Amino acid sequence: MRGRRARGARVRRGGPRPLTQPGDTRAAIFHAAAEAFSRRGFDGVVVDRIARTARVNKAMIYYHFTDKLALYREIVRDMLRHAGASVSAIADSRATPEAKINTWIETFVALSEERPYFPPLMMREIAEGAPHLDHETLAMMKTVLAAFRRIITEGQRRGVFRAVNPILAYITLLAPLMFNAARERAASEPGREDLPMFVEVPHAELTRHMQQVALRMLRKG
Amino acid sequence: MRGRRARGARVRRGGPRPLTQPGDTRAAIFHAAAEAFSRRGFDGVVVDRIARTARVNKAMIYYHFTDKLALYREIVRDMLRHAGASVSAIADSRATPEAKINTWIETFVALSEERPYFPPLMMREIAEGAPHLDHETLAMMKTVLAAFRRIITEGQRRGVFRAVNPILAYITLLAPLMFNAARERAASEPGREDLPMFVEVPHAELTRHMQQVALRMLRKG
DNA sequence: GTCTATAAATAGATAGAC
DNA sequence: GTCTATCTATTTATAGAC
Repeated sequence: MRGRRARGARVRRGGPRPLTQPGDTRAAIFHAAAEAFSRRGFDGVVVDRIARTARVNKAMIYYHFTDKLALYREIVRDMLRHAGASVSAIADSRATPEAKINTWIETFVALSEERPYFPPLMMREIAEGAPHLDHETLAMMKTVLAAFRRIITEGQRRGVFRAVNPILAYITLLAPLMFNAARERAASEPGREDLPMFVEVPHAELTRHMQQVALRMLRKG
Repeated sequence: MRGRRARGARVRRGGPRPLTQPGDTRAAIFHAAAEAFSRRGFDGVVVDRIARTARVNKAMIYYHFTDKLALYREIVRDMLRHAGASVSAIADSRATPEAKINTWIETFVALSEERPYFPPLMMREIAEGAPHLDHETLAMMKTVLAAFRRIITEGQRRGVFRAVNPILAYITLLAPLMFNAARERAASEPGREDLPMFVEVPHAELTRHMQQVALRMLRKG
């Protein structure tokens, strides 16, 4: 705290500025943009509004992120980096395949709590065939799927999982988790509270449910 | 055929017009708009482009549908009317709860084939809290969910389904089905063919998989 | 019902001072 | 790094002739 204060307190001639520390502007833009893109989609967001929400001058967005699309991609990449690392660690751990699936689900829920803006954003991106993502970002998506696939294949090789299409298994678990995270965010919008489609479900209950679904789907018999 | 030709062939002074039959313009707009909204989202679509795709004058869109938002809502309502009728018929039929679930899944796949533009569109709408839907349309969503719920409740009352949160059960089946339909459409976009996330799965395989998941999720034991 | 032309508003992006 | 002012293109929507 002392250190940040010291940097921020550096006074320039001309008056008592700035109110923010170095790096804060960039972070504020990132956060405001992630929220906005999550709620309205790439085309639904106007750059002016990101600036206002972040309490930052619009020109700073272009200074820090080149343009709207680059900003959007930076947000997706940040999340995929994070998710890729977590999921790979699970796949490559020493746990049993069943335990890995359980942890995979818990990790998804935890990541969604850390970055609640991400599930709706990714859902939309997939719904439209990822038109805003570049090759590098798509490669990161591949990594995440590949890690899941390793878990399924391992379980099948060991004879504890039955034969399922790994892509279908992936979708069967990923889609409801994303869907629910998106629903939950949507529930916070005004006028949505009383709609059954948008009622909230406790995360512990969601996690338990999806773990049951997963193992019932995968286990033999 | 004769009748349509006769109407369309009615000649106005001034030249050999029109090339289209009454009602065709409206239908062309509807179809082009559904496709466009599905692929790019409400904000991602420009009205000019709908007109060009439909080979219709832009002003006709405003003549036939008031404005962009009303056009969008008309598309969603058309689908929900359709889905609501189908799902209610299943729920109120004489089949066993298990058979109803199986039929529910088959029906979803069939409806997605009839109106492939719908799943991505609805996915996005839910992801952002249905900001483009009015009260009436949201009520139609409620009807669809309520019908599903009746099936689950009936199964539980008869002792063949275990205790599950109906909303979670709904999401667990609906989300992967929507997700897959969306994926499939996205797969047809250029540059997406080789991505594992966008590989196609035959509908029969999808149906069978989801039916297994459903019954494994719902059955006791 | 259909067309052309255009109004009116809004969007993304940048120049240039500080 | 930050700000003001503004440019340019696009976008929704309509007026009015036919």
